[in-house]
Amino acid sequence: MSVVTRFAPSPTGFLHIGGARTALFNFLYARHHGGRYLLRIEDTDRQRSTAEAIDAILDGLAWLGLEGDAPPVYQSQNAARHAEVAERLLAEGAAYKCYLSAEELDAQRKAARAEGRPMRIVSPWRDRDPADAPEDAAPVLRIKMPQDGETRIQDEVQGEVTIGHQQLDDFVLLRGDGSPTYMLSVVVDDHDMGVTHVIRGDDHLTNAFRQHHLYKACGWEPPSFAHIPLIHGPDGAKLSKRHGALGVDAYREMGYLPEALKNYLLRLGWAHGDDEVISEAQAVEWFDLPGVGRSAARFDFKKLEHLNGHYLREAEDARLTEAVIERLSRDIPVDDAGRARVAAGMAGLKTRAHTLAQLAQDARFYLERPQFPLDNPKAEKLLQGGGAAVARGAGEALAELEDWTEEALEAQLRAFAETHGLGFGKVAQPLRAALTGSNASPGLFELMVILGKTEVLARLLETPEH
RNA sequence: GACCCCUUCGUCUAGUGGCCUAGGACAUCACCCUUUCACGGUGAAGACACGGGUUCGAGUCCCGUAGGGGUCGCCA
Repeated sequence: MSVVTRFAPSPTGFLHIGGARTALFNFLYARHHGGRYLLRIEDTDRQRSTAEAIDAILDGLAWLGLEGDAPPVYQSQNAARHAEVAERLLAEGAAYKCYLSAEELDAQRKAARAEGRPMRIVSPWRDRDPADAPEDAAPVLRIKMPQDGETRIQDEVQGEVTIGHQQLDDFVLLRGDGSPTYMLSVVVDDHDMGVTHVIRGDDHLTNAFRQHHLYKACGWEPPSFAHIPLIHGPDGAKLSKRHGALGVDAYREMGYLPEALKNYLLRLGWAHGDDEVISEAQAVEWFDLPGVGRSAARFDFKKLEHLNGHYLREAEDARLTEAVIERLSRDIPVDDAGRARVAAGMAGLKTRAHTLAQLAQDARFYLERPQFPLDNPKAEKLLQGGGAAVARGAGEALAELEDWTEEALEAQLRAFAETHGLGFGKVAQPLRAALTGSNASPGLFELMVILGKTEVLARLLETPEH
């Protein structure tokens, strides 16, 4: 039987980093086994689901290249089918109408907790004559779960997990208004979509037991389950808004490349020996469930950043130029000449940055002259104590230069340093500051060639006294 | 509270009873390269949570303790 996996987010917010990893694993597993990877939007909670969230999730997946092999299924559209299955269960005696009130439910839970028992609802309506039902109440439909014994599940990540049936209560299939609950919908949809492997966060582990019995009640074969550990924040606690539970769009905005984020997420909880930098093709070839770890992992921005730097260096200059111009043009005008400079300088720029945001910042000097006094205190300091004079002096020395090439520039500047009795660094750093407004930049001669003689002379000669 | 899961360097992890005086990566520190930064190179420091077993031999198997996480909705 061919593998079918699915990623099934509920559209109550953006696609967060844990969801992205779950999608990745489902995608990789399907690809590795030559199967299909599907998407399903779990929007059965009409109150909390929003169109914006759906767009955000789909956008996030598209950016990561994790779109499904078929258009997404919208769970809410299958409500009639879900109800039909529930009615069938009722007719077969595998489910019953329960008239317990909210107060009675609450009292049961309180009592269970007080007595140290599992918090399980026991409905008298399971065995009571439906004829006793109150007239005006809208009942929920509950499934009849086994009451004795235990259930064992062979989870592909967690291994063998067993739970006693005292833990499992008769959960609700259909609400008072006749709408299906999540528990019913997932099972019916997964079955209808032919899902063979359910790979999801391990916060769903206990649901697997409920769903297992629902499959059985329906007369269907349960899929195999794989519950992957959750991602924690840097402090080991649950991921919060503050440190990582951001939408993938936030990572995009911070300047991470999708391939870097995927590589990072892949290594979080999964390993293939000592391999760290893994291409998508290799990931497809190597990924499998036995390689997934069982413990939660903390999110580490430093490592993501390192990986991002790697992929930045590997990326095509044209792609990077495009991204940088897009960012820069948000607040400064970019003309064709400026764009050409950024493109020409990209090779020298990209080896130094770790995110697109940094890359854009580093490329800024190709588009606008430094504003004095400089924001960068280290650069400002380089121009003090004679630095500015060195820059102007070098500007004058360069005015004569005909051959505006890296070689000629270097020869001229080294000669300049020598005649002034200065180490080359004492000349290069003030020039760097005057030309780029920073103490760190691509190679001096390289950027001088790209900036062009006119611009270089202008910046050097106009360096104000410090 | 009940139940389930987890526990190797600061972090992500390799490790499936002897190959482990525990390997790699990020981060840290030092040095090298060098016009700066980044890259790269070399090296250093750094972990099997604890306690019992099983075994000729345990990071690897079993039990317990501690710590962490998850779940207990007419949410998903």
